[in-house]
Amino acid sequence: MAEIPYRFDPDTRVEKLIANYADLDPATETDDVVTIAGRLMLRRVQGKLAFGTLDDGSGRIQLFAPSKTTEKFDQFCDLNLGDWIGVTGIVMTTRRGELSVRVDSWTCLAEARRPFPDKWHGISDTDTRYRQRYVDLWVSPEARNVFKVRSKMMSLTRSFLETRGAIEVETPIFHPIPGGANARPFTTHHNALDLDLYLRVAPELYLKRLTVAGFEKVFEIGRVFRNEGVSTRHNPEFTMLELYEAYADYEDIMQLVEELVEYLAVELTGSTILKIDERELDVARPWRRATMVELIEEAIGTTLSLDTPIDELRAVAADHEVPVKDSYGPGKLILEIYEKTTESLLWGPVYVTDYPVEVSPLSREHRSEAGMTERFEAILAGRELCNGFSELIDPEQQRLRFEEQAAQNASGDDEAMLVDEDYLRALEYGLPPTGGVGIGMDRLAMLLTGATSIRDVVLFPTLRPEQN
RNA sequence: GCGCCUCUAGCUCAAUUGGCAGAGCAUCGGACUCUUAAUCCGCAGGUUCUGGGUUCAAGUCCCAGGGGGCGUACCA
Repeated sequence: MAEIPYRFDPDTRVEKLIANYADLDPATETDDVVTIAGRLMLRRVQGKLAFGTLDDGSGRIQLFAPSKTTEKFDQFCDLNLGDWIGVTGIVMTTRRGELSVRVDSWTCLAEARRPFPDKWHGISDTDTRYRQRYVDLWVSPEARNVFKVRSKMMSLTRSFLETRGAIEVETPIFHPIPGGANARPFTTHHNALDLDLYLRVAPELYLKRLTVAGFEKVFEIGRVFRNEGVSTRHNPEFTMLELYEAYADYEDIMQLVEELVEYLAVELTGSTILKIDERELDVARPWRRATMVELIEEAIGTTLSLDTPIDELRAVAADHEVPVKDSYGPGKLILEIYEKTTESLLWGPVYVTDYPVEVSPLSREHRSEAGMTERFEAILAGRELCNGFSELIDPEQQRLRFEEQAAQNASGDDEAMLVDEDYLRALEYGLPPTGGVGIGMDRLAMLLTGATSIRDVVLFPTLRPEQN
């Protein structure tokens, strides 16, 4: 094999050639010499004339290689599918009008030493697609496009928030006390400090410390880790956007989120109407807002409230085959009934509001509904996208909520939170009225790309190690 | 966790009732100056996921295990 150079200088991209030479007549040779580099995807050798298809990541273009003008013609014909090459030559069209680059000179940039997937079918085995993403991305432009959209989604989200005066921060991933969400954490250990640490399940409590510190609008986009099952909607590590805004309440945050999602949809797909599973989802503002008990009533025809006698709530749960525990209070019963009977029927977009205090340990009590909090979740395409609320700012109430959580944790609920004394100390210095939200960015990427599995929007999803 | 489905050549897939494991693409050799999933001729390519069992005979049937998918549960 020829020497592989240490660097190479392509001077254009395939997508540019396609755009710039769209109107070239058939059988035209321009005087424009270009250099491109990429991967050989197809090859058609016909004796003294060869054709190839080069993919440079921005698009595919035909290579036209006559033995008369192409240097190292025999070696060119011996290239394998998957080899990387750099090509210099004129831009032209064939007699049939196909835009091509004539291969005047070329350089091998990498050999593909492994056999490659079927050039027509690609890889259909999902296991191989996820384990060898480098192959998947190479052979299937659709997969590559998903991650380009995801990348743009992230940068547009950052600029959207920065334009509104928010600053991006990075808070610890190692937490001495897991908190900010009801989830089982991963554990690890720091040897020098001889300290057990938890990988964060949410950045929430650190971000609110920063609001105490005077950062009025902060956000973090980062990985969080939850030690739970995997599914088409769950990966053990996933990317969360959390945002906190001083002086705002949950209404303000709902407006911000729907604005963001509408903006991303228009920027990335050109429309507010997304296609998911053959169905349409119109994310145009404003989204419907409805309380949890209203939605339960729509779904099962029964009106519930925190004042409903607990025996009645248990009876409703039993009628709908909702599994309950004796320890559940009215709030938890209502949440369970909602999740089992109502949530799966929702398509959205809809903001489900007013969650019971009992199941919302970090949310501020509702200003007018006793026993409820000012909390919302958005349901889009039948999936939860985000969770936000007017933040609980009172340190004494927060201590009571933490203690309830800790009691549940002690009695075996390993998803319940613990008392975080430092967070309480921060609240004692004064947290102003604040609204906040956490958005599952992987699920947002799914909506924007129409992906039906989270693994299609995560480059290297968590899998069992391969057996050899 | 539980339930259902699935695993055959590098890739995509066949193989009737239990009866000699095959094709296309890719690779390798040959022909070919406008093809574009190029075409044509030829060679090679296999622990049918693994281990047991039934049978004269197992890719096929049974049991156990492994990988993967989907559903369910938990969550975002």
